[in-house]
Amino acid sequence: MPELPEVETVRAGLAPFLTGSIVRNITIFDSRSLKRHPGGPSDFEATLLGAEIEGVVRRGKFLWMPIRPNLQKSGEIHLALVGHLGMSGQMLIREAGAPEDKLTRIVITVETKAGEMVEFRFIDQRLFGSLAIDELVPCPGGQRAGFCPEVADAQWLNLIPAQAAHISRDPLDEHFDTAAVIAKFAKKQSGIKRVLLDQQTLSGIGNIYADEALWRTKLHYDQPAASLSRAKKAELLDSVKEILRAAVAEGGTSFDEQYKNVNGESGYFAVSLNAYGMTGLPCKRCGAPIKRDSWMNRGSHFCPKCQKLKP
DNA sequence: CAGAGCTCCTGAGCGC
DNA sequence: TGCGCTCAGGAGCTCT
Repeated sequence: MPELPEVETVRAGLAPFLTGSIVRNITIFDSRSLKRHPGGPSDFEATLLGAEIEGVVRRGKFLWMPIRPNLQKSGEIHLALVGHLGMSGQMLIREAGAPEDKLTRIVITVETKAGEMVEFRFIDQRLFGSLAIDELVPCPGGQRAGFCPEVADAQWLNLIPAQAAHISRDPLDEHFDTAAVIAKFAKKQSGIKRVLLDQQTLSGIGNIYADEALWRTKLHYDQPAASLSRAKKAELLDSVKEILRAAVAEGGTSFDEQYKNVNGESGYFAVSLNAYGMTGLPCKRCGAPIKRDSWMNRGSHFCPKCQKLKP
């Protein structure tokens, strides 16, 4: 799926259209994309229709949009439209009535703050992604729950959807606690790649950026996290931050047709990859051919010479 | 309770 | 042209 840089590219693309917009129409082509919405399609429509979207927030790979429903009941809890792209999700902004996109599962037509009618389209081949409406709950610490630079001050900035509340802060979060994550690494006997992919340890990293960060830090994917020196753990987190920042700046990685920004365009980070998808090509550091191991039902790309498993 | 493995699901691309 | 196989960037659940 889209990982942090791709989701952030989507978030930044959605925000200007959706912030302050009003939901005018909802079309559900495939209700399986609402599997994480407990009330089902009819409840989803009833809650969202006429609601104001207050902002677009991201933590890790989760996106949410706090909403003010049309029919606000007194004392009602604050709700948000929560989205996850899974492995193949896209969120596009199209002019109302634009030609349909393949595999569109849900279309939410909104009237923007500027009075323009646009369609927010949720597209998903494999149906691992989803949209849902969920309750917002207080974020521990009373700090901003996620990234939303467009909104300076709002009560919901410190709230997080219940279904995303277990997700740790991501490495680009202003409140990301590097020392705490290093301490978590020290307690993990699992291979470091598995730990990097665990969204409860730190969030936002998927298969591509895990492979890239491990290549940069010269670590084997199966090296137990706890076996790394403190300095190596810190170096790895530095690599992760640098790679994620660089990828955000490039608009994310488009490895195939699955990831697109809100205009349906590809990102440019793919040209910067050193390990992922480079199987058989020479390592840019030492020249040895990059290897791909089958690992956890997916691929792990690494340089067998630079990234050796240490005893 | 930490850790390993499985599973949900569909479509694109490739080789024969 | 068509069939069958392989592949895919996630995350939650279940069992040990």
